[in-house]
Amino acid sequence: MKTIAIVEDDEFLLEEIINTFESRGMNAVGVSDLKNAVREIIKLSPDLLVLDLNLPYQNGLEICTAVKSKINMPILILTARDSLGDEICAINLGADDYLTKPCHPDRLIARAQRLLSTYEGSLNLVRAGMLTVDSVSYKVSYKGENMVLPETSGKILLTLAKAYPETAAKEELVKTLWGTGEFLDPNILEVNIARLRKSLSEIGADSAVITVRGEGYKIAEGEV
Amino acid sequence: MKTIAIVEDDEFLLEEIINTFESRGMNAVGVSDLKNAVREIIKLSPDLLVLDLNLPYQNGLEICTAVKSKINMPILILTARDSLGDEICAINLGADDYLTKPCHPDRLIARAQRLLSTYEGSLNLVRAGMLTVDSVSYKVSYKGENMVLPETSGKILLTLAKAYPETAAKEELVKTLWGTGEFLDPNILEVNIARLRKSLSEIGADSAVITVRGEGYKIAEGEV
DNA sequence: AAATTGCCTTACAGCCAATGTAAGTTGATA
DNA sequence: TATCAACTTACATTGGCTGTAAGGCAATTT
Repeated sequence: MKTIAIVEDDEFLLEEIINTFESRGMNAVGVSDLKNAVREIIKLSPDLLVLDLNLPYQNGLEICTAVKSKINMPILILTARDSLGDEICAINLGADDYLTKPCHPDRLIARAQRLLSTYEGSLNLVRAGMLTVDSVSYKVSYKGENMVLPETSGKILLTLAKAYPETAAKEELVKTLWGTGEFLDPNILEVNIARLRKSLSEIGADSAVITVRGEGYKIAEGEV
Repeated sequence: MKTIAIVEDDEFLLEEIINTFESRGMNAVGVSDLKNAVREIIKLSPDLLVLDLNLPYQNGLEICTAVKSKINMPILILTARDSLGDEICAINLGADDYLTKPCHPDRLIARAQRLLSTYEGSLNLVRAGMLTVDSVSYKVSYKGENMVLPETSGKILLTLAKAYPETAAKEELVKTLWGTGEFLDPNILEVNIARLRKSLSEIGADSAVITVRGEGYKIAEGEV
């Protein structure tokens, strides 16, 4: 069953929204600890997040940005702030839809279900710079071009993508890929980085993996 | 560069929308032949479709349904019909967003770009029944579970998915997979169907491939 | 009920992509 | 220029994928 998390400080409205979802057979959970909303959301890992903007302690847009940078999850903004500026801002920050209160339950449900079905199958995408990596199939997308990486290359790229925009340390990479690298060829990582780059060159993304001398590797920054 | 197709019978408004997109560096094309809109859209294969509802010859919702059943493409409804019923209907038919005219260009652009980026990486998904198949990586999704199929199994499932909800004939499958099957083991398809089913059983979807005795195979129907 | 046809199951051997190891080369830094 | 980190190329091994083959099961027909 799909789980929907709701961040809303008005308790009556929260109850109403939860009922709306539950009456349609979905599992709705209110995020209670508004001070640590992001942590609670990550912990819940719902299939959809419904988010108010006017919140105590923290702005809804901040939560939106923080959540999106960690997990690829659809976010539906539901707010009383009917301003075009807010809407565009929210959407550019990664929100997937923007509805204004009061909102008819049927509309909310329809929009929510659309998001759920759109995200189906793309739930395990990790975005980093201009790359998109699927953590299950190791499919990489770059400027509309796709390819599937072999397992080792895929795991490396995934580790780099999760560390993005930071640099992934060499030891961390070796540890993630091969466990405690006691009896391993010290060259193993470099060889496989080269293989990854060679694969990525097929879709023109070979300069996406950057060497940070003495530290490790990272993915090139750049907006999509 | 991203291509956006626009279906709109009001020529002035069409021009305005095209300008809105082109001034942001996108490639916008008006669909001129409203009688054969669907065929023209399929031929164009744009990255996004902007669709009016009130059209001569054909209802916008019909176009929406027809296009979605053929290609996985984001569709943005832009209409003067400000009715909740229409909106919910459109969204349930597969539309990804619903905006009412008049619409501020910035809002249109923001929504369009959001859809483009959401669909990035999931462009090659083919839906069939309760299954979703990625035509590049052969990743299958079923009830939130995923797995990656080997090439032969993947190609078979993809052929079945494209034929959905029809039955794919045995000869067609053999031809698609192995070309003219002159010197082939006549058993080859059955063995690989069995392998496909065995793989799918890992995610509980083994009954998704149905045998049609004397004809071929099809994917089980069923809403998501 | 027996026969026939179509589909399924299991086993096996060949093949190829992917991988770890190794050794030699290039390039940056001090 | 010396040194070390990173890159390149080559090679042998391995394991999963694949087509072939043969026997069994089930549905349809006579």
